[in-house]
Amino acid sequence: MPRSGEKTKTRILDAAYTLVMGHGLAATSIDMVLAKAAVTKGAFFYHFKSKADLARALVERFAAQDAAHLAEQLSRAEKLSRDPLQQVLILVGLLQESVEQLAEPGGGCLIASYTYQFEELDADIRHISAQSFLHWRQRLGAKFATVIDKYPPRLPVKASELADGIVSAFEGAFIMMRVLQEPTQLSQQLTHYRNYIELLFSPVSDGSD
Amino acid sequence: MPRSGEKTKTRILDAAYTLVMGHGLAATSIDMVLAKAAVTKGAFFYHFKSKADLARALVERFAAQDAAHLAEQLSRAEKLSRDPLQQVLILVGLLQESVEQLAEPGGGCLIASYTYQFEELDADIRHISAQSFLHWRQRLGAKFATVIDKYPPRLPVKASELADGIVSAFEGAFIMMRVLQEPTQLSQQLTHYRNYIELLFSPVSDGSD
DNA sequence: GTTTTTATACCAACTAGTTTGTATAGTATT
DNA sequence: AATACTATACAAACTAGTTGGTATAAAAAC
Repeated sequence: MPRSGEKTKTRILDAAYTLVMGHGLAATSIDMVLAKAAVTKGAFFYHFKSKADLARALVERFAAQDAAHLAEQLSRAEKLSRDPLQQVLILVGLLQESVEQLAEPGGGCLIASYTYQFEELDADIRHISAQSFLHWRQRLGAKFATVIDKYPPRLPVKASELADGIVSAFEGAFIMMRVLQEPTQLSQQLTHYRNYIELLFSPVSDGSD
Repeated sequence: MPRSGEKTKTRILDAAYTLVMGHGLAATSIDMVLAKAAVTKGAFFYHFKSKADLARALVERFAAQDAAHLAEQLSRAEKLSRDPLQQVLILVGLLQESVEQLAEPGGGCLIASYTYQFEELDADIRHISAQSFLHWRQRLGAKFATVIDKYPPRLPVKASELADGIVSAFEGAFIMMRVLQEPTQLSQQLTHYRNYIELLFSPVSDGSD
């Protein structure tokens, strides 16, 4: 057996990821990836049967890492408090900490980088992307359901919509960050999301103090 | 003088806009635009000196329309109430109404469609994009400054950040909308933004009722 | 325990098609 | 007579993907 091809495959994926985040998928040629990963065309087409296959592998890996990251931070938050509202607020803080490397030039969301060229992509990739977002809705939606159950929200809201809110905050922040070249946007938008949750579930002041 | 070339130029821009929103700039070839606009290559290069020039013209037109739209809705909101907080809340509602056509497949933000391929674009386009976002910050930031002045926010916030929040809500919603194919996302995210502003500036209940 | 086989991992060169952009010659409008 | 085009041809560069072959190393045969 020759040496494992996993290292080469990872090098290709890493190179492609960086390039796609900077140039977009369509403007990233296979030759650019080959140059960056320092592999030949033969090696590339041994590991990926087409450029679309590379795009699928990229988003699959991204979605998996994203889900793992959410699971990890959510589990940390659940250990830091027994109260579901506190868990959510802590989670936002943990995410804020742990994604600071994404708040640099080149940072962002691979799925978002695909969204404005969906007509170029096959149903497979669209499905993986949607599932990745729906995973957040499911995990956080369940959490918010218990929050709503325990604390009456000051305005009528749906658990799933609040869950979508954090994904939207991330995606919005990435765009702002890139357009304005302001790395602080990510932390900023998450802070306002946290503010919203806090205000929404803060007990109505009874003036008894 | 022959007939004005503006009609042809507009046809080209309209065709290019639709294609770019669906396929992305890089994946939209000039030939695709020619076919859609039903003009020849000669006509295209008569009006635009290169593909980059088309991209610049597209974003310039988009930014101008966007600014005009904000000005119009803001002016409407200012006529509907004298109170700055109410003006902002009304504005969000008016925007929600007036952008419902954007909440369809193919809807979104041209600037966002460029953001994940910024390394392909010249400084010119980046500058126009940033200015477009900064315009919202300026216009709405001023409004929020007067709101903060009049109503003490329940959490410490900056006017410019609240202004950025609505742009971020739009951009986040567009991504969600496209990925999940849920046209309701746009209206939803704007509602939550409105909720946030409302809660943030709602008077502290004094329990006197 | 050396030799042969076999599957994996990869390389260099090539092909066929697409891309942007140019050129050229002519036509219609005002 | 100038502008605003049509129609077609073409070039240089780049594109994704193919081909035929090679190196490696483990397993199988002897």
